[in-house]
Amino acid sequence: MSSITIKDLAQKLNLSPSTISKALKDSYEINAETKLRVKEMAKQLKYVPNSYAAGLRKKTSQTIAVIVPNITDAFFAKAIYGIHSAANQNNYNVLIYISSEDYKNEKLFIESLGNGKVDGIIISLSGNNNNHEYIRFTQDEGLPVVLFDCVDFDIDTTKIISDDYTNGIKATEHLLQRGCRNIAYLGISEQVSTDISRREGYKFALEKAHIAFDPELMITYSHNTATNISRIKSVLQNKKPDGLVASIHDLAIAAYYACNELNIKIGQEVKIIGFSNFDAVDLFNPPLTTITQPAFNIGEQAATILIQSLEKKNYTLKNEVITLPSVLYKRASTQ
Amino acid sequence: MSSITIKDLAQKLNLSPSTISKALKDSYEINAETKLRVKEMAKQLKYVPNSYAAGLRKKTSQTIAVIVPNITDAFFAKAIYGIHSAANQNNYNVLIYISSEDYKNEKLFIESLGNGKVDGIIISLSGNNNNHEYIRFTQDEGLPVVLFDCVDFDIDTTKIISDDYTNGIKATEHLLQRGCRNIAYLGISEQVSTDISRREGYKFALEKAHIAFDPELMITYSHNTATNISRIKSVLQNKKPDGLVASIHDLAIAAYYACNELNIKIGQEVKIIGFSNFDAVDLFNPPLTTITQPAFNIGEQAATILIQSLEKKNYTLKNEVITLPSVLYKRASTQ
DNA sequence: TTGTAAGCGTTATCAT
DNA sequence: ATGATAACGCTTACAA
Repeated sequence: MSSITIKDLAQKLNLSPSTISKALKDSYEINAETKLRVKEMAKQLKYVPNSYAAGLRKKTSQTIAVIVPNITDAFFAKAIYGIHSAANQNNYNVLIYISSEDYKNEKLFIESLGNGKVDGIIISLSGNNNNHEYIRFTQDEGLPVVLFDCVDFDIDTTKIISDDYTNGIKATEHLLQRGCRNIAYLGISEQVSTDISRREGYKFALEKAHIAFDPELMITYSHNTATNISRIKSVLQNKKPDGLVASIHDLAIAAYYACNELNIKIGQEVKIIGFSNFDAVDLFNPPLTTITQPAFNIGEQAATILIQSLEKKNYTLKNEVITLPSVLYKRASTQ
Repeated sequence: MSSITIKDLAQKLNLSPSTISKALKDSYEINAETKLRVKEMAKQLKYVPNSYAAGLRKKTSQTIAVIVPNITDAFFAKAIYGIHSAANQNNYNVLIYISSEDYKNEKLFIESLGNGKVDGIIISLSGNNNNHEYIRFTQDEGLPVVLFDCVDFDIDTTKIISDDYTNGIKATEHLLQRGCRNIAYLGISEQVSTDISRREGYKFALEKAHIAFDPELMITYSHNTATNISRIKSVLQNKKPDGLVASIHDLAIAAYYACNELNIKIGQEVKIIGFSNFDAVDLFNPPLTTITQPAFNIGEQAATILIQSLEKKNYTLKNEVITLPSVLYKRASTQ
C-alpha cells in the first residue's frame, strides 16, 4: 500500500496534518501558496487519500451498490455501463452484486450494505418474491434506494423504468397488424413488474381487437433453456399460435430454437417479436423484430438521480416513476 | 444508516466493546454462552459491522477491483460473473471499473485504488498502449494485480488467459480444411496480447500450409462499427478472400454486415470463424462458427487466485500463465 | 474469561 | 492562516 499519509506530507512540509487536509480540499482558510506546495508534494509522493479513514470520519463512502438479477443479458450489461458512466463522472465507485435472479441473494447483499459501506443502492429486483420488506428496512435505516427496470411500485422511491405497458400494447398490436390472431405471450414471472405491465398491455391490445384472452397461450420462463424450449414447443404444437411476444431476450432465443426444431417458418407461419437489447439480432435467421429499451440511459439516469440525492443534503428521493421510451425495430421475424 | 455499533451492543449486554468484537469473531478467548448472547443481540438489533472502521484498523477492505475494457461484450460480462461468483463465495466485494478500451481511464482507476481502497486488482488491459509502468508501480506499492485475457506478459504476476496462439492456429486450420486459401484476419490491435497470439497462430497455420502471408489481408478494429464494416468491405472487394478469421465478436458481426451488403454468401463464397462468447450465434444466418473461451471460468479463476494470495500471508502471486482451453464450435458459416 | 486503552488516517471544531 | 485535539468504529496488545 502506498502508505503516504497526510501526516507524512505534514512532516515533509513542516505543516500540521489539518492544514494539509484543508489545503488538499481547497479550503478558503488556506493560503494559496501553501495549497500549491501541499498539492505538489502530494503529487510528487503520489499521495492517495485513505478512503476508509475519510469514510469513517465523514460517514460517506463515495460508493454506490448496484444489484442486478444477472449481468449477461445485454440489457443489464448496458445498464451497468450507464451506471458506471454516471458514477465515474461524479467520482463515485460502483460495487456490483449479481443476485442470479434469487431474492435471497438480493436480501443478503442488501443486508450487508448497512453501516456506511455504500451511500446508496441501485437495484433491479430479482422477481422471485413479492415481499420487499428488506428494502424498506434499508430505506428506514437511511440508505437511499433507487429502483430500475424490475421494480416494486409500492416501494416509496424513484423508479426508472421503460414504458412496459405501452410496449406490451405496441408489441401485440404490431403482430395484430401483421395479421396474427392467435398470439402467445412468453413471460418472465408474475412477480416481475416489467412482465406484469407488458402482459397487461398484451391483454389490452387483444381486448381492443376483440380477441379473447386464452391463458393457455401464456408461457412462463424457467432458468433452464431446454425447459423453455420444450414449453414453447408444446404450446406451438397444441395451440398453433401465429404470433409470439417474448418478454425477454432469452425467451425470444428459445422461441427460435423451438420453431427451428419443429420446422416452423419464423416470419411466415409464426411471427416473433422480442424485448431485447442485443445488437446482433439483425443477423438472426430471420432478423428478430424487437422492442429495445434504452438500457444505458436507464442506468445512467438511475445513478445520476441517486447521486444527486446524495449530494444535496436533506434531499430525499421523490416517490415517482420515470419512464424512458423504448423503440420498436421492425425486422423480418414479423414480416 | 443502521448506526448500531459494537459499543451499543456492549452497553445493552453490560460487556466491553472488545468482548463484543471478539465474540462476534468467535474468538477462543470468549465464553461460549457469552458468544451466544452477543450474537443473538447482534442479530436482534441488526448490527452490521462498519467496514470502514474495520478496514482502517486492519488495513484490509475485503474488496477487489475489476477493470475491464468493456462490459457489453459477452466475454467480459461472463468473466465478471465468474469473478463475482468467486468473490462472493469468499466474502469479498467487487468494485467495477470500465476503461472503455482506453488505458488513460485504466490508469486513472488504478491510481485511485491505492491506500487500502481495495485489497487487489483484476484487470484485462485496454490495449491501446504498451507502457504499463502504472501497473508495476501499483504492484510495488504492495497491491497485488492479476491479469486476465488481455495481458502483458512482461508484468510479473499470475495471468489467466485462453490458449490464444493455439486458437489462432485452430481457427485458421479449420478454414484451410474447409478449402479456404485466401484468408483475411480481422484483428483488434497490435498491442493486445490476445490478438498478437491469435495473429501469430494464424501466420503459423498459413506457413504450415505453404501459403504466403499477405499483410493486405489484415484488418484492424475501430471503435466505430461503420468503419469496421467499410474496412472489411474494401478488403472483400479488393482481395477477394475466401475466409475470414474475426478475433472478436464485434468484428464477426461487422463481417456479416459487410458480406450482406455486398451480397456475398457467407459459408459458400466466404467462410467466417469468429472468437465469440455470445450464445445466440447459433441463430445467425448462417450460424457462426466460433472459438469460444471459457469466460466464466477465466474470471472465476482470476478471482480465486487473487483471493487465495490475499488470505495467505507472505504469499505472492506466482509469475505464471494459466491457460484455459477454448472450444471450437463448427457451424454453417464455415460449412 | 473479560476489560482497558491505544491507534488506524482523516476531518471538524476550536484555539492560536 | 495555521495548529492542536478529539472523534469516527473497530481491533488488538496488554492488563486484570
